[in-house]
Order: sequence, then C-alpha cells, then structure tokens
Amino acid sequence: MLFHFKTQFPTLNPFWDKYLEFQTRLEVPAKTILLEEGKVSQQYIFIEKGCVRAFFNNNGIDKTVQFFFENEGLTSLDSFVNNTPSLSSIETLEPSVVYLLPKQYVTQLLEELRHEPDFMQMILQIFARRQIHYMNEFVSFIRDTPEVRYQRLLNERPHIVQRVAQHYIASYLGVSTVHLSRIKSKLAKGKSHF
Amino acid sequence: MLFHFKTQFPTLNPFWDKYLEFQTRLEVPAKTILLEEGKVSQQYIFIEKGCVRAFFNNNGIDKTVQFFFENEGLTSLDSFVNNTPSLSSIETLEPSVVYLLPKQYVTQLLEELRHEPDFMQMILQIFARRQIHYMNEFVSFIRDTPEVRYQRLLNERPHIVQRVAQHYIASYLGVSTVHLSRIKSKLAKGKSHF
DNA sequence: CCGGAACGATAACATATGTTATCAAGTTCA
DNA sequence: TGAACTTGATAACATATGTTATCGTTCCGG
Repeated sequence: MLFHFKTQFPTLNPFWDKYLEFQTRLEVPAKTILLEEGKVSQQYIFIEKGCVRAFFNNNGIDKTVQFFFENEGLTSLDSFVNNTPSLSSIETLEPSVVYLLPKQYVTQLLEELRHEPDFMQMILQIFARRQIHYMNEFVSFIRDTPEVRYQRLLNERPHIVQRVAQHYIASYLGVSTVHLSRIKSKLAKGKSHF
Repeated sequence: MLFHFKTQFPTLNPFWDKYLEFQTRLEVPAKTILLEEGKVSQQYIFIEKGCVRAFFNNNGIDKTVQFFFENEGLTSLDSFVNNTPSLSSIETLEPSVVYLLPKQYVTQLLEELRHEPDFMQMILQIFARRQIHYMNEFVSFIRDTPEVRYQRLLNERPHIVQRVAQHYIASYLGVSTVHLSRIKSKLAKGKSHF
C-alpha cells in the first residue's frame, strides 16, 4: 500500500530506505493472527513471502474481505488512522515472512515525505487506487451475478483462485461454498465444447 | 469530500475561503447531467441545495452507485486524479444549486495546504473516511441480506429513502424494484403487531 | 386542466441461491 | 502410518430473488 510505489516515484526512494531498519522481520506458520478483531492496529504490515487475508466474524460465520500476497502492504486503515478497535482480523493463509513497521515510524515517514515535490501526486495515487479498488468491489455486487464475479476473479486475479482455499473465496464472493462449487462445475461444462 | 472539513480543522479555514471566488455557481433542474460517463472529470462539485446521484450504464440498465446531498462534495475520483474517462455519470435528482471548482484550483489548493501542520491529519482523515465508506458498502453485500441492507439504509441514512425514488434505491441495494417493494411490504407487516 | 409518463404495489411464474446431509480425497500431525 | 481434520463435490429440498405483466396513483409538461 505504501512501499510498492518505490519504482513509480524514484525521487522518494531514499525515504523508504531510511525506515527499513525500524521494521521487524517475522517468520510465521499458516493461520497466524497478525491483527485481532477488536484490537487497535499498531503496525503497517508488509508481505515478503506468503499470503494473508482480512476477515471478520459475523454471528459465528467467518467472512473474508480481502487477500494480500507478496510485496503488498496492508493495515486496518480505520483502526490505524483513528486508533479505534479494528473491525477485521488479519491472518496468514500460508507460512509467511512479513515485516512490521510500527505506526510511529509510518507517521514520521509521512511527515518527512510531505514536503517533497512528488508527494501530492504519490499520496493521491495511493489513496485513489485503494478507493477505486473498494468501489469496484462494491460495484461488482450491484452489477454482476456471483458467476460473473467468479469469472472476473479468475481472469483478473487468477493467483487468488490458485492459492486460496475455496471456502475463503466463496465468502469473499458473497456466496455459499456449495454455490461456488456449482458455479465452477457449470463453467467447467461450458468449457468442454472443444 | 473536502470542504466539510472546515469545522474540524479550523486552522485551515483561510485556505478554503481563498478559493471561493474561483467556484462557479450553477442552478439546475432535476435530471441534469453534471458529468457524463466516458468524459474526463474536470471539476470538483459541491452541493449547496438539492441532491445528486452517481450511476453507470450496464447493458442498458441504469445502476446507481451513490447519493449525495446538501453540503457534500464529490467528483469522479479515478477520472479526476488520473485524467481517465469517468466510469460513472453524475446527475441531479432534484432541482439543485451546485458549485464547481475547476481541477487546477483544487490542485493549487492542495499544494498550498500540504505544508500546514494539520495537513497530514486532515488528508488521512478524508481519505480514510471515503475508503471506509466504500469498504463498508462492499462488506454489507458479503454480510447482509438485501432486507438487512434496506433496514440499515433506513436506520443509518433515512434521508436517502425519504428523498430518492425507489427504483434508484433498488439498484443501489442490488435488487430489483419488485423485490424492494416486497421487502418494504414485509417490513410493514412486521411492524403492524400493535 | 388534460394526457402521457413516471412511480409503486402486487401476482404468477421461472431461476438463483441457501441449507443440510453425505461422500470421497487430500492433509496434517502425533 | 493411522486417525482426525480439512477440503471439495454433489443431491435434495427450501427459500430468496428476478422477470414479466397488470393496475392504480401521482407527477409533470403543454
């Protein structure tokens, strides 16, 4: 969310690098909770290896909100910015290597960055991207059937389907595991007209 | 989206005020298109009176994405930031009074603001809010039935239900007009146990 | 003030999706 | 390695939702 902009705004590189030393490297197995629902997010998480998901508990039913993979960074934004209890948890789905940067350093980094010429462009890009991402997720529910949403996922982010267990994907798509299975078998039949 | 932060960050007030003179006041009837799908957004829109919706056309079917009312500001963020064709249109739902601030002045204003002490807090608040809004919309589709989504709308943003025609709300909730009508009559029956 | 258009309710039917249960195959771990 | 757990497929049935059509009411422009 922050650090993949290295290549896009080269003049800002020295700033990222200055904070490398404040990161904690963590090597963890699958199903490790990195942030627990209800706790306040204190760190920015960067994934070097593996993958994680954000999810929340709804009446005992586990709902996945988002997946993250190598070279992506994340945090529970509301919790991080407003010091409020996080509405979602974050856990690893595979054995992973992550780096944690405490909030105070993120704040410090942003303070340093904001006087740089490229800063405004960068910050607008970063936030616009995230916002557009969530907006698209939302629009997809208004516009597409679950079948189409699955196809889009398959086309646009195939690594998710490949690496993540199906029940997580089902809840992410907003359907039951049974129905996702039906969708898959229907699509498989469709393809077999060779 | 920008200008309602006046009261929250008083030290920044003089900056907003400096740009008032560059706004164009527009008095328009209902169903006036303020931004057309496919065109590049060139202005930030602030609503003084009335209400508008953002929507897009999906295979001839009109889908509403969001509603805006008095003292709210909006733009097609992706289009505005990246100079790309807007994916959605914006139109008034009632006779309205809006102010338009051309993009160049928004950019200029942000450039002036970013050196102010409160800037980082403000910009994080603004973007975090928007992002959390869209994330919540999205999560609601994963978590809630259409009936619950309608009830939440009724509880959390009753002005929308009061002022906006039902078929716009139906597409916003992701259901057909017929089903929204069913939901309403079901809820009405539930209430009549007096 | 009239007439057409927009709006909302409802019925009848078709389709999509959820729920529960069962089974087979793969995985994990003591 | 074997037992428990996880994962995914499928069937049968129940419920939710979409589609089309009809009707009465309201709204709005000429």
